[in-house]
Amino acid sequence: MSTDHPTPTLHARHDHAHCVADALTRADALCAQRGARLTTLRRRVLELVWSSHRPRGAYAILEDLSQQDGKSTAPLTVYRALEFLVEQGLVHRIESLNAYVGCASPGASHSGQFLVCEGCGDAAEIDDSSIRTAIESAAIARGFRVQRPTVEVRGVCKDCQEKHP
Amino acid sequence: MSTDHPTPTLHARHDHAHCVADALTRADALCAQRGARLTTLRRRVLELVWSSHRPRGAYAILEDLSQQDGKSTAPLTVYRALEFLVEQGLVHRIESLNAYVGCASPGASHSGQFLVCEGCGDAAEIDDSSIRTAIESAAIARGFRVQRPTVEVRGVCKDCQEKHP
DNA sequence: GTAGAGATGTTATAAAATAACATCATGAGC
DNA sequence: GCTCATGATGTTATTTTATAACATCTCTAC
Ligand SMILES: [Zn+2]
Ligand SMILES: [Zn+2]
Ligand SMILES: [Zn+2]
Ligand SMILES: [Zn+2]
Repeated sequence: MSTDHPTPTLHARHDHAHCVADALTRADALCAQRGARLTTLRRRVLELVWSSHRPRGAYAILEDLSQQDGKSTAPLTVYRALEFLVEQGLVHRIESLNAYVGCASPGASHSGQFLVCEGCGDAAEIDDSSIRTAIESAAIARGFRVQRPTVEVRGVCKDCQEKHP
Repeated sequence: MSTDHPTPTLHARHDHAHCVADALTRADALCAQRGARLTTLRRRVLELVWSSHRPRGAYAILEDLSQQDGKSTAPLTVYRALEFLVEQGLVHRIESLNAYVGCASPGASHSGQFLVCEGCGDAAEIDDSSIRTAIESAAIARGFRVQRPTVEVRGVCKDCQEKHP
């Protein structure tokens, strides 16, 4: 029995509840420290983004939210919460998927580099200084001032390679 | 007098007609060589994508097309042409803009790296081996098999920096 | 408590992309 | 030339993603 995207396999079998709890705790701390308001709604959206390591679309989150509450929510509600979360660096938008994923290390410097698996759908965030440096150098060489580098690498993760050799 | 995105400034003042002619010639040659059918429609869409160095949205191209012909064209027509052009490596899709831009060196190896200027909107395609290598190494280190790296760097180009210092 | 700012609700609409099916054009083989 | 298979385009409808405009609520500072 298998579906297209079975279970998250970022690191095969891990305590994901811990990922979520940890993310929420750090978010609480960061926002408190910054005086940013992590409201109930925003916190809930953050939790839903973190429901797996697969980037989720705004409308998927919307559905979750509506389902949980019974009452239906408007898209804008979700988009606004996501906007806040992205601004605070708690969530990243994966441009090539029109989807959002929890940030692995909020607070730290962020260039946003992702390995996105075509098999399981997981997006692993990395922060590779060689990539950052290489991009910066290439830009400087052309007189280009970097503001926001986007790196999204499609491919197949280790686990998925082993499953389909 | 100035608009948001005045004229392409990829390399300030250049013979852009030459860029276009060149791109079309190379496209003709490549497709002939591959037995791919660069039909009138596809060729026209390619020309419209090349109308500047700014990535253009599918619907913008659609408008151009409809306007030129008088008769209105369906979105799908444009999307199908773009799909073909992307498959042939003649055009790149800029994920973070939902837009398309002509490829600077079709036929050659393609990792698709872009410096996208927030000022003039131009997207300069680069093919930097350090970036390619850094991504590949980072992926390998994690057992990840790279299929399609996406690099889209937002920032400000040289010309735009000089204009707004 | 009252104002003001920021957050959320509500309704409508825009922008981007695809699905399903019909028709047309092209080129290989006869 | 004609026929047929394949691929390209036309047509209509729909889905998915994102934003605009304006009303209401809520928290906080004073
Ligand atoms: Zn986890
Ligand atoms: Zn995988
Ligand atoms: Zn040019
Ligand atoms: Zn510029």
